[in-house]
Amino acid sequence: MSLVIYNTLNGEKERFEPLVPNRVTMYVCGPTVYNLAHIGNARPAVVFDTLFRLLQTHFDEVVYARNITDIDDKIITACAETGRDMAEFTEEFTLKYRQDMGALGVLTPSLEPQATHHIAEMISLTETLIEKGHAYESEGHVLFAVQSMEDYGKLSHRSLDDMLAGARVEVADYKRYPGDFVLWKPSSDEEPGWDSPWGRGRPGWHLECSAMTHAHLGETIDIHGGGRDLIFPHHENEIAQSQCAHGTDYVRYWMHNAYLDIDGEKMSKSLGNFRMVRDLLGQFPGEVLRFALLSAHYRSPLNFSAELLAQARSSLDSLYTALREVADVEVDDEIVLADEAFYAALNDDLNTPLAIAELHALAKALNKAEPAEQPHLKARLLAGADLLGLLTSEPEAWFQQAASENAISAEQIEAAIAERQQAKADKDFARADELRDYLASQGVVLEDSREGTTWRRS
RNA sequence: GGCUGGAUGGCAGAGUGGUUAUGCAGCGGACUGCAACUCCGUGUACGCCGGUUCGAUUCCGACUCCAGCCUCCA
Repeated sequence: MSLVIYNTLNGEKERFEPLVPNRVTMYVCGPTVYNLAHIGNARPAVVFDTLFRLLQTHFDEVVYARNITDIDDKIITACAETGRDMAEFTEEFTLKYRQDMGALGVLTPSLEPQATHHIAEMISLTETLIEKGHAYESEGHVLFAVQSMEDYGKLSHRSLDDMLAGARVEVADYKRYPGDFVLWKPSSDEEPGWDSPWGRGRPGWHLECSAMTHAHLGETIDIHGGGRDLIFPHHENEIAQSQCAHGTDYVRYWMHNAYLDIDGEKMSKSLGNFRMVRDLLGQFPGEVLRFALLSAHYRSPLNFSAELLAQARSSLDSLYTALREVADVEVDDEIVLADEAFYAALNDDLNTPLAIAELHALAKALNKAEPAEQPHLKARLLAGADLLGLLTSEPEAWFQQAASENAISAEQIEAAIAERQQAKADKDFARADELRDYLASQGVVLEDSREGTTWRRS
């Protein structure tokens, strides 16, 4: 089965074939580490993590780089305001980013290059662009001359005229042409900087990705991903830098995820509705957040709301319920790959909502299955879920995880259940119901079966 | 204004030129001491107006509305 990917470059789904057989290179724009990750930052991380997992089922070698932007004006501003050391500051948020993504089941990428470790490559790239006539120095800045590039704008489908027509910012006077963008800019004595042929300064935002991609993955990479908003100018400018410097195609497949809204509104500072992953993790298991993020196709907008999370939780509960029933069943070792319909869904441009529907179909089949079929179905369900990074807990642990620290303890629950069993045996159903209602008020749901009573937190 | 992409049942969200998406919620039934879980059943959804067609939610065109981008925001 082949993988099909929607390529932003031409707006079409294309069959994916790596440039080098059996070896895939993928680069995704990671975080600028000046704050905690919000749920919007988590979407590309989860989406491309899922793609990373899928690619590994197709190809022997998948090199996935997700960068850390640890030099940026927002970082400089934050450090100036708080008086903190930049290296220490960015390290803290890099660490917290990794922790948050880990809690969402995001695998560690093959590489996590940091911008500040690649300053030399960035300077070298800039020199090359000047030599080839694509960049010029002006008042301590080095700028990329977009007019020097034939097909500038090909990713965002706009011409230079289009861009200028819509320009709504003052044009800096050191630019020869309004559309030119900064490769290197000067730093004041208070600002962090590195010595360069153009004086002490720091790189422009777009430069780092081109430099790090080249350093780690080569001149032409297979897949480059990120949020839609990065198409212009960031990715457009990456193309300009890399293509003009190396004379080769930069990226073969461009992939962009859509934004998510919060309760129907854009997440923005003015609305004050930023939802930090770290805060959400205090209220929901990471898997619920991941499920919610995967419940819509990555190219569709997703409305992130309390109801979405509640539905994600309920859906996961039903999948885990199916697994709990067969907790003692040994899986069929011969099943290493997911169900065909499930796999087909993922291979069609990462159709995760359809894949999740197949998961539900497998769970339903498992609920109805004869014992002889259970090992097979359980294996297929788990194999599929694994590709999505879901159903990673033991079912019993999933249902018993406490939402908060002051929740009723497992021991107290077990004691109440034991007392209820006795009451039931004595036909004292009033007392039995009283105990069940009490547990319900503590967020604990009881489920009686022939084998006894199990419980879960709701 | 320019460039992209959307508009599907109470909610979320796939997909298709004619036949069930799926999940959550709801309703009816089986099961249960009663529930919960599970299973079975249950919804005349495809923005608006034209066109093509035997037939369009699905193709084409106009319209309305929504979102993103237009120099550093995932």
